[in-house]
Amino acid sequence: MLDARFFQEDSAELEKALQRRNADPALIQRLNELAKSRKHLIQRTETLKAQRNKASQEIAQLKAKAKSNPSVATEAERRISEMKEVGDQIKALDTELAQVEDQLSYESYRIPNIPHSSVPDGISSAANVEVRKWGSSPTFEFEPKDHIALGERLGVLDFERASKLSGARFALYFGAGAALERALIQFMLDLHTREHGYQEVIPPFLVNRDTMTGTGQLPKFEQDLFKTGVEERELFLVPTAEVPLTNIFSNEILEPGRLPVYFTAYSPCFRSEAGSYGKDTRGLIRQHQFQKVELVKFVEPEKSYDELEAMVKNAERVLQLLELPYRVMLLCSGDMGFGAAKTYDLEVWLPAQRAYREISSCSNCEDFQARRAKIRFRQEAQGKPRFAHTLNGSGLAAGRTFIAILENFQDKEGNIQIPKVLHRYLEGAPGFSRRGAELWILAKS
RNA sequence: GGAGAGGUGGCUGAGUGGUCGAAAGCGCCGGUUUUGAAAACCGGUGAGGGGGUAACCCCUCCGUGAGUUCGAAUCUCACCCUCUCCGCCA
Repeated sequence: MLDARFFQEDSAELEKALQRRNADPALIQRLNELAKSRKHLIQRTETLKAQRNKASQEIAQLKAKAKSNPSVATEAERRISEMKEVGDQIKALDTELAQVEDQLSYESYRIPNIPHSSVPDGISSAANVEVRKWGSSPTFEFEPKDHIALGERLGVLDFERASKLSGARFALYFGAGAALERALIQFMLDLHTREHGYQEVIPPFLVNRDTMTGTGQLPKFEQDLFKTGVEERELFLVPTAEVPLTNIFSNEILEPGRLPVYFTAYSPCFRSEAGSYGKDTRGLIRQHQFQKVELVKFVEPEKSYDELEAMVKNAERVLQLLELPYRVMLLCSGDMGFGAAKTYDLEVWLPAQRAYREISSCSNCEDFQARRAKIRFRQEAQGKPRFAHTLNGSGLAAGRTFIAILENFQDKEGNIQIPKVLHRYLEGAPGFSRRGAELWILAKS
């Protein structure tokens, strides 16, 4: 959510910003009118309320005196009937005001965040800018297989049986596959907690409507979420651990010295994404459920862009230690997520696709989420509360990391070599074989 | 799942229709005193919104939402949450 002042005053700036985000600039006109109407109604209703409060006190005094003086009692009755009129007016105005505020919040909750000045203009991923590249894509003396062929041959992935259980876009991991995914998660959590200063959290994976609204998934993207249960108890499955983590401090004012706070959490992520059918229909790339390790930061506004750079480095470190080639992309204004002011994507090299594919997305949301979720802090003990800046990033998506390992480290027979940093997690596990200093998942010959 | 109790300011806790944004205590901040600290004493100490150049003024908020009333922390209804006991379970 944006500051209400934005669409009350300098709407030209906002209109420009919204065009950069592919949003409808006509919204601004409407918001402007609603904001004016709100202000007007507040002024009228508050004048009447002040009048009523004053009269209530006077009536109380009159009632106290009325016992000894009957004429005062008549006066009190007269004032009460007078105030009845005022009360009706207040009620009518308050009803109107509530409607205007409902509309105002309905509309303003649907406006995306404004891009930071360093974000390039553009309407699609074509306008994203490559910032840097790490590692070199491996050369193969054979045609590299994709992770589906590799995974099924090794017996570690099964999409057909998964669809029997849950339908399309779900996966079963077996044996060494399940162990590898789990090892990746543990490796990532260990790295972030031991070397990057994040505190590990296990959050709820089901959250309420307020929580989803706080981070920006609602009200606009309800169709992308899975929802549980019947109407009386509405809960949503988290599409990312960003949601519960960021909302940890909702409706709180953090004491001076508390910031920065770094959290990391593993969670399964559940995404309905009704609009995405037709893309990546096969394999692990796009699933209704996937595993991810998330990074979230709460920081002072002045530091949030430095913190974003640091967070990207934290995510990159995972890929570097796994020896997976990747590049860092700065997203253009039209390709960013709803709440982001600036986003870097990490894209890992997938040999079978001969393409870089997103494996992490790190964003500075500035005060967009903080404003919605009311996440504030005090700089000094006596200071005014300020909105914190929130950041989130994948560190990393485990499923896609799994794909990258299969595809990048395959040999001609479809065996998979395991990166060194994972050996300590997988040494001796069923399905893994030693070859000298190397560790492999071997295809049955 | 069954039965009961309760949600008030940073914390403890009073308040059951009328100057109650809320007693008291603790905590915190400032001051007096002190060589310094503690103690003691004095004063201050929530958030959001509206108006004003400003000093400052006004409105709202006692779990959330609706209702009754001239007037609600206080009465009514619904919901959420917490605690205790029983049952069940990892």
